[in-house]
Amino acid sequence: MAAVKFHMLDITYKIVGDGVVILIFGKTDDGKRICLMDDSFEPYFYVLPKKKEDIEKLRPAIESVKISRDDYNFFVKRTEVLKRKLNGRLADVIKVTVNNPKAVPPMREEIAKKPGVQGIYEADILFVRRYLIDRKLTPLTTWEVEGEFINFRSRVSVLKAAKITQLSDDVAENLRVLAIDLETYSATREIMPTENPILMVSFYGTESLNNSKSRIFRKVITYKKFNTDKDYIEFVGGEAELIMRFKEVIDEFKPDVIVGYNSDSFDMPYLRTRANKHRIELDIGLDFSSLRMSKGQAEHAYIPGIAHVDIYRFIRNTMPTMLKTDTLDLDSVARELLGEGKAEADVSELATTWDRHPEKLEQYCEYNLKDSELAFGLFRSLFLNMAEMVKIVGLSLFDVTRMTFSQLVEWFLIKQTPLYEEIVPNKPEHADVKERITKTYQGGFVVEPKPGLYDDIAVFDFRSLYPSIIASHNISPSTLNCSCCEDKAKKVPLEGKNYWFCEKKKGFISQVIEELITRRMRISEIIKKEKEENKLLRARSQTVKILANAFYGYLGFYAARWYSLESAQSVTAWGRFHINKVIEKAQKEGFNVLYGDTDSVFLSLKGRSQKDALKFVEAINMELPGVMELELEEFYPKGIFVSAKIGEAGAKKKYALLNEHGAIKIRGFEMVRRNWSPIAREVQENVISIILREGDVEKAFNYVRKTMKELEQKKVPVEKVTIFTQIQKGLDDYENVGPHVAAAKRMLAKGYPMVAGSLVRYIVVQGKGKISDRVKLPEEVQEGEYDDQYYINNQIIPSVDRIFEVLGYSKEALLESKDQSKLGTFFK
DNA sequence: GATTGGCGGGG
DNA sequence: GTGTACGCCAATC
Repeated sequence: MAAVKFHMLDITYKIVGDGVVILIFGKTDDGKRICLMDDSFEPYFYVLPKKKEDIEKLRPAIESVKISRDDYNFFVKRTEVLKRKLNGRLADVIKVTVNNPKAVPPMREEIAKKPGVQGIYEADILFVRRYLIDRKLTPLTTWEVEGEFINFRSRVSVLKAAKITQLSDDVAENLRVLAIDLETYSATREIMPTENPILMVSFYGTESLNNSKSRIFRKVITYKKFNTDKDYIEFVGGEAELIMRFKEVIDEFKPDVIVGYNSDSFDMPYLRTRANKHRIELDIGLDFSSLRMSKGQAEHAYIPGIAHVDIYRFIRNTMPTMLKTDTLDLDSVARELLGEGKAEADVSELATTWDRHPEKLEQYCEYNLKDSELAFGLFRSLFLNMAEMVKIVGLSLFDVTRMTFSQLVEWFLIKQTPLYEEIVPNKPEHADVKERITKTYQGGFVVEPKPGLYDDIAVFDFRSLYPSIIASHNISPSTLNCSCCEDKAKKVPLEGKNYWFCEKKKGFISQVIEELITRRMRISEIIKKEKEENKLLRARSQTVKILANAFYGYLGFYAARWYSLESAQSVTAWGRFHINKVIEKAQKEGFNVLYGDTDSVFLSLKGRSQKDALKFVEAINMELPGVMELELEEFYPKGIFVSAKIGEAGAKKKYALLNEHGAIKIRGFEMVRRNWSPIAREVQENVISIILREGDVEKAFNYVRKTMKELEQKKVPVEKVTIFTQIQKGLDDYENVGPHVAAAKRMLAKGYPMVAGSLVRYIVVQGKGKISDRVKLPEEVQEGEYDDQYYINNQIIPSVDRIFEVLGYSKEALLESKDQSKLGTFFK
């Protein structure tokens, strides 16, 4: 018998004969990669009978179900009767254990048809997740494993586990992490993996993540020869050889984690497409299986045995509100989190350089390597946060880094259910989702932004508002309007509704969130006591807080298993009650409340110091009950507020703030993106910058006026009015012919292949009729051949009109200003 | 006014 | 893989 300390990195399963084995890949405390094999876990689900008396009739009927499908024999191994809680009520349920995870969906259908069956539960809990939850095993942390090494096809030794126990909370220290990045041939902005080869691949990694002295591994593989003294550049014979070397490097480096930036939807699928083209198997999985692309709405690239982390996905899912940057491209994110951006190189010139000036390729190799280095850096700087999320939610690094907040909350709740003997509610039926999606309810309290340009703004955040409300008012689907407290319970301050929550028994959700809150309080206590900064505890505290904050949104999320409109309504009702108190106090203190939304308040300091603002927060916090806390987010020397929907109630936030370091934080202006013309993007960026950095509204106005005039005089180059859009499906599948579809049809007529993913470039030209009747391709237009009025009215004006509107210039003013003679009246 | 379709990241 | 992405916005119907 061997006994090892083990850290899990990935988990999967394999069908063996009529049964199933769990395969757990990871590494031992002394750095060896191994695989645990566990054949002692079986798939199961629950059947809820209509009547308790039906149970003994139902059991034999269920036990006799047998299904044969795709060479598999599916059968029921046994049934048991258990007591479980469903929506707060105790019920007798039948636990049905089957032989194969793939048996569950057909079994579910078959058994649901039987008379006496009320419902089937937990038949959609993925097998490996079920394993981790039931065995109380946490990925990445330290397990103790006893067993014997066996022969089993795998790149690493396989230990047949006789006993696995959770030993401690300590995360693996010595991870081998390898970041990768591709550069590909692309003469246009279009990305076409079937047409264009990979030109380079870079690697940046370490043999031990926590050891700063550990050797750094750097490599760029490419296949066009040029003179260089960079020893990390390796030349191969062509693309096929590049892919073969890619596989070898992975095999030799033996990474525990592979990192990329947007690698789920770019690098990995690109590699796979190119490998297919060369008939190369991308069998880098530790069980010798291939890179697997799973396709839902979002693609995931899964490598059995290795934790592939797409760091962009993690950031996008869990961090955008915490970041100052509004765009999540690698350069912006790395600048903010690592303090350095991408290397200098014009990637749109790579294809030309490759074809005509290979001697200049070295800078592209440096650029390529830098991208890997940044992805690696982001992984290193966020690993604590990811690991904490893994520890709380209890699923693999791969899963956790790809989940949205609603999914994280849901799986966190699912993990708690065995402790409370709760049954996991089913996902809503399609019809329920459709109905729920239409339901709206009153949200947070909003003080309409007072549009304008302001100096010295202090922003306060009420971050723990909703979690503390859920805990202290016992808000849960199961405690809503209980029969035991109807007369005595405190009523939710919500006009027209008579809601209350049980004051005798804790609800599942409120109890779970209360434990999260107290856990965070304990962590905060320790942090306060310790003199030195404890990064681990800070990450833990932050992660708990983020998760707790997501509970409210989850309760009102249409696809949630524990959806409860009434609960969500009650949370916001109590929230409005509390924020109103803060606003009243701020006004009493003499601050100018510029804007408030749900859990945040923007105060203008004019005439008062930052110290006064800090004192104000302190005073508020003294009076707040329990865990509730108001925090200072940041001071901003300058900011502009725009109401997105002028005159309407519930205006959405739209503002740009300049912080003390000169960085601009923009919220709500993100509409000007790819499918807008470059000229519109450029104008919006420059206008915001001139107004905030130079404080010169007139200059910004003149700049826009000048640009519109240039448009009218046809001086703007065609590429700046060319709109890029991607075709998402076959042209015949479009019901509506939008401008991009019209352009695509023109391209098709000219013999360009137009499939899902094809990029369309078009220019709107003058003429009559719908916009889609007036699109032309870049090759069809002369310089200056564009509809200046379209670009002025549909591109330039919408990108800046709100900004000018709040500064006293109406849309009409912008338009009229084209007439020189009237200009004088706008500047007094 | 309601519905449809594209966007993000990546070269 | 016992599978669930999301929220915003313009153009068209």
